[in-house]
Amino acid sequence: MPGEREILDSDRPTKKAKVSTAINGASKDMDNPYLAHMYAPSTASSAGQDLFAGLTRHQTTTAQAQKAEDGPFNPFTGTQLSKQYFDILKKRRDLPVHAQRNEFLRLYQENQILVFVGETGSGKTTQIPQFVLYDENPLQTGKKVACTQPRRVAAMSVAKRVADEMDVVLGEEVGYNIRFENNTSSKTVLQYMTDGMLLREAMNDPNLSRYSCIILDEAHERTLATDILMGLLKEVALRRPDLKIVVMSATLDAQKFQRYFGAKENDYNAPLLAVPGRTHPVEIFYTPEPERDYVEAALRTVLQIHGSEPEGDILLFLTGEEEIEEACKRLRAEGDEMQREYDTGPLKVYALYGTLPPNQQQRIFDPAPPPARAGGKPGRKVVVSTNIAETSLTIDGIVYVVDPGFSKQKVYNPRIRVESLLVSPISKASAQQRAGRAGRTRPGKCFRLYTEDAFKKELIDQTYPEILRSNLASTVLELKKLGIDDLVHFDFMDPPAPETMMRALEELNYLACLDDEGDLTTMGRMASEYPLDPALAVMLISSSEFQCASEILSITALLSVPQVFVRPSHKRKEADAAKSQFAHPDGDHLTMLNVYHAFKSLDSGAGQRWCSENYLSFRSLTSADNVRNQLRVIMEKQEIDMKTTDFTDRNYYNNIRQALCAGFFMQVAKKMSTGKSYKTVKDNQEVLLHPSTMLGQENEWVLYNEFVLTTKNYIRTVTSVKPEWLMDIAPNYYDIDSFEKGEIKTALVRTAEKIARKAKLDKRLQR
DNA sequence: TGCTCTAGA
Repeated sequence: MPGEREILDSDRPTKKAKVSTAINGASKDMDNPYLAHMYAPSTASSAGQDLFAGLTRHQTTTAQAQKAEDGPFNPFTGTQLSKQYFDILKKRRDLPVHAQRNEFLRLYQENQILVFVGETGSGKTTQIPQFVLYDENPLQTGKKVACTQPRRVAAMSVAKRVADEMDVVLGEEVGYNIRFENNTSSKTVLQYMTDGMLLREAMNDPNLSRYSCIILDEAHERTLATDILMGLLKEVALRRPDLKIVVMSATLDAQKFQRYFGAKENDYNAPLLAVPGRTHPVEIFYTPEPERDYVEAALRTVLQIHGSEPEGDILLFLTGEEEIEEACKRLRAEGDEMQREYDTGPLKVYALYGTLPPNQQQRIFDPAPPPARAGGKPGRKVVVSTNIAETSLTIDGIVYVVDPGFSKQKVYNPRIRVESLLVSPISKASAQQRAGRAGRTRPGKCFRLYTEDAFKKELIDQTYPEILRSNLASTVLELKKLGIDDLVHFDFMDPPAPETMMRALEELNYLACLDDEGDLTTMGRMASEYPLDPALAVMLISSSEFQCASEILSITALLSVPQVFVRPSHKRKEADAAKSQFAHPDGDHLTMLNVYHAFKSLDSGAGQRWCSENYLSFRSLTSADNVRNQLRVIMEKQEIDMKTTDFTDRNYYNNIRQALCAGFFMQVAKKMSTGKSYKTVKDNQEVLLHPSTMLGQENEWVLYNEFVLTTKNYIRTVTSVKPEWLMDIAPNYYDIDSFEKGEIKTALVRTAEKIARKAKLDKRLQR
């Protein structure tokens, strides 16, 4: 009997004790609320239980669940259901997933882990969690159902929708939990959350004991957090047989999930349930020959569609902000010309990318323009977008998609420890996703600017999961905190390259987060509590030693948000002049700190205007403030001393620069004796100071925040430091014997001699 | 002399 087993296996000792007696002699446990569902449900006393129409946990049928849903009282609150509820209920019953509710319940009840595949429009994200809810009796078990999303907006908007569907107040029975905003309460039985948030939670509760079921949605996106959660959940499932897991994905590659969640030994695959979506057909066109210049070809295609295809909006995928703005400019000019010379309808062009302010992002939802004159041809809307329109944002009314087949993707090179962005061909899965965007409201067309042969033979099936394209320092730290000691044998769906793992372990060891045995140190435990890269976390924790915790806290927050300096292409000079007001001669970190201090000294309400006058991003600064508060709370919890050096003290800035070294001693470059170039220590990469820096060329040793790989190798956000600080703060890393022969080693040897001489002198003076 | 795809804690 599944009903008995899951309770027996529960990890709450009080319950366990009661249940064991229940098995032996049932009757005296009739009043145990946890066991109420095992006995005649009609005797259940509270209104909530009555309204579930006698549902038995993990034995519910569709008919029973529907009866409970049909009201007239809300089973979760006991209140009368509204008219809106019944209106929505009618529509919900028309969704494709509803037809398979019985099948879902059967598989859910018979298995611990289930893979669910549903295309867009199937209703999986809103309905499956509710199907689960009616089978989990959360009011009796006291355990919640969680559904994870890769993005915050999705978690928020889906929670809102489901709260409406269940006729409850958002934040009460149905809520969401994302960074900076926990909209749940003790009443919450269904919680939408970001995958990263659930991962954070697992670090403090490795058994995820608050949940009876975890639903991983959009698993095909393979975010870093989803990948780690999958590995983790496989282990938790063994420890907690009462925990149910549903992995939801778009159609592609469902078998991979089935195999992963099955058992290799006996060839067992996790069961799969597939539900068709509800989209319109999209006709695909390829170019007969490869295109030499994809931007050129894309613009031509858009204009051809505008000139010859029936009404309907166009979505064009390009790779980055600059490319998009340039394309928009040209489309606007050409569109006007076509209207004048060929009497086409008006063309309205919108750019769309992530760093665009939200109000401008919203404008893409404006309807297409009307005809220019009565009886004229209808107007058309063109949205030129990055990948953001592929998954994160859905624009209804798109009928034509133009897909050049490229996107900017993160790649990681473990050899030189550099993450960078590269324009790369997309995958087949991406191409399909892009095409699908044309069929949301009616049948559409997708123009692929590559040959059919290239699609079949050159595009990879799936975009490589993020875990294969990232520096894993913070992932490894998280795994260690999660209690995974043996990383080599951790069951990753796609194991990262051994070199990437080695690099991460090495980096964490230098940062004193892991000891030489690879075990978590106190520093590592503390660092893992911060939503930051390990280097930033270590810098923050060490800052109190240098009496500048408050300043380093500000700098850390500033480094965790998008660039605070704004530089519009037509006002570069003005923007640069504005920036120079804040310049600090010792570097960009201190320049950013000056900006932040100036921002914080403003009267409330003056920020927005001041920012635009000074070419600063109000959004970034506000969000830095938000991040700063979150980090400060963690520091206070760790009882880190926040006292700082007085601003008038001559060591004020030196202390800050030394604290920077405590986190970033591995990101240092030294000027070479010839030319303008610098060389990174140990990796020996030749680099240049990024032209945006406020730092002069004469600084011999510089610490950098970021390595930018473009036409040249640049280091960005740099501050000058002293070699004696580095040798003092990170003696292991700056062990002279570990350096290759060369200019850097020679300089370090000289520094060591200088330190020794000074020590001798000090000693003599003391005598 | 400048190049930030997207997302997350």
